Amino acid sequence: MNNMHIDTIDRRLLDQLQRDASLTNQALADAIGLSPSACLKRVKRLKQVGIIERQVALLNPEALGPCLHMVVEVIMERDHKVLYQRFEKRALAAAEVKQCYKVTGEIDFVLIVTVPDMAAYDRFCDAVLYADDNLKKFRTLISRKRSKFDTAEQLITDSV
Amino acid sequence: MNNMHIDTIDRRLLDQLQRDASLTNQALADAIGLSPSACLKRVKRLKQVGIIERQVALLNPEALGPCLHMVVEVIMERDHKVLYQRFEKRALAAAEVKQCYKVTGEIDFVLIVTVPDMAAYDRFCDAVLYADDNLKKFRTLISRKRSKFDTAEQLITDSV
DNA sequence: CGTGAAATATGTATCGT
DNA sequence: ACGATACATATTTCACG
Repeated sequence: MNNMHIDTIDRRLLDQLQRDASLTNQALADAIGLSPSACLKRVKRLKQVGIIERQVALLNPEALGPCLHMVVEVIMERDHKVLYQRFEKRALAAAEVKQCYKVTGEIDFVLIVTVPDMAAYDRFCDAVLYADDNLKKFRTLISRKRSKFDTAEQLITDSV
Repeated sequence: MNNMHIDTIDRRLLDQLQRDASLTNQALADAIGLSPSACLKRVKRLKQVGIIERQVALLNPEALGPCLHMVVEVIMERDHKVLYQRFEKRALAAAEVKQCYKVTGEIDFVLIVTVPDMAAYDRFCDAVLYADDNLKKFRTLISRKRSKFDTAEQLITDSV
């Protein structure tokens, strides 16, 4: 599913699509300077090989009601793989957890958690954090403002 | 740009679109149980009022080459608004910074940074972090694995 | 909100480079 | 191997009920 050529045209397509995927195939072809059929073939290929994972609508969180972002740092008690996996599984299953990073150093996991209010965060802590008896400590950094949220990956400008 | 009615049908549309925006309007209308024209009208309205911010393709970072995620915690020296803004501006302008949270407590900013390798991270530190003379300290948590990355917002199941 | 018809877009086959 | 053209199918979009 890997090992495929991505040329400059592919890069330009990907760059466009990860910024704005609402373009029609024709408009995209036009922007890149390709015929619609060639453009479509490339986009389909990029989807098929998994370089384009999916296409989503990004919503304005604040337009949907109150919304708090938390950065949660988690330290586990014992470094046992099974216990890590147990925690990770629970975290991943929680709808409030938007992102989960397994990190090196003193901290073991960093979670990005979204809740409507503090009461909901409290319930989340009970259900996910306090529920794990191998969790030693956690620290919550409350976001006053999420000033950047960019889903676009960096596309290397060119390669030989 | 706010203050509009979002009914159950809108919620179902949003829920669908933030999971998969590759559906045609017809397929979406079908899934929700609406006529294509009514469906299109709603989606257009949701875009216009800014609830749907944009539509993007999510790429598989690893299919595009090496990719490291870092969680960077930043502590500022002095709590001056102008100095905060100066740092924030530089951070937001950096392509490596994918997310920026201004948080409460000991830490002032949390950044989610993406780079292809350690050398690139080093350059990023020079260009953004060490470049700010009001930055007191920063700590880098290196992600061994990003095990969740979900862009979908929680849609309250129902409201009166 | 639904229907139906005109305007657009997509997807495939085929040819040319 | 890749892109262009053309044509058949499917979708979007709008006026109207």
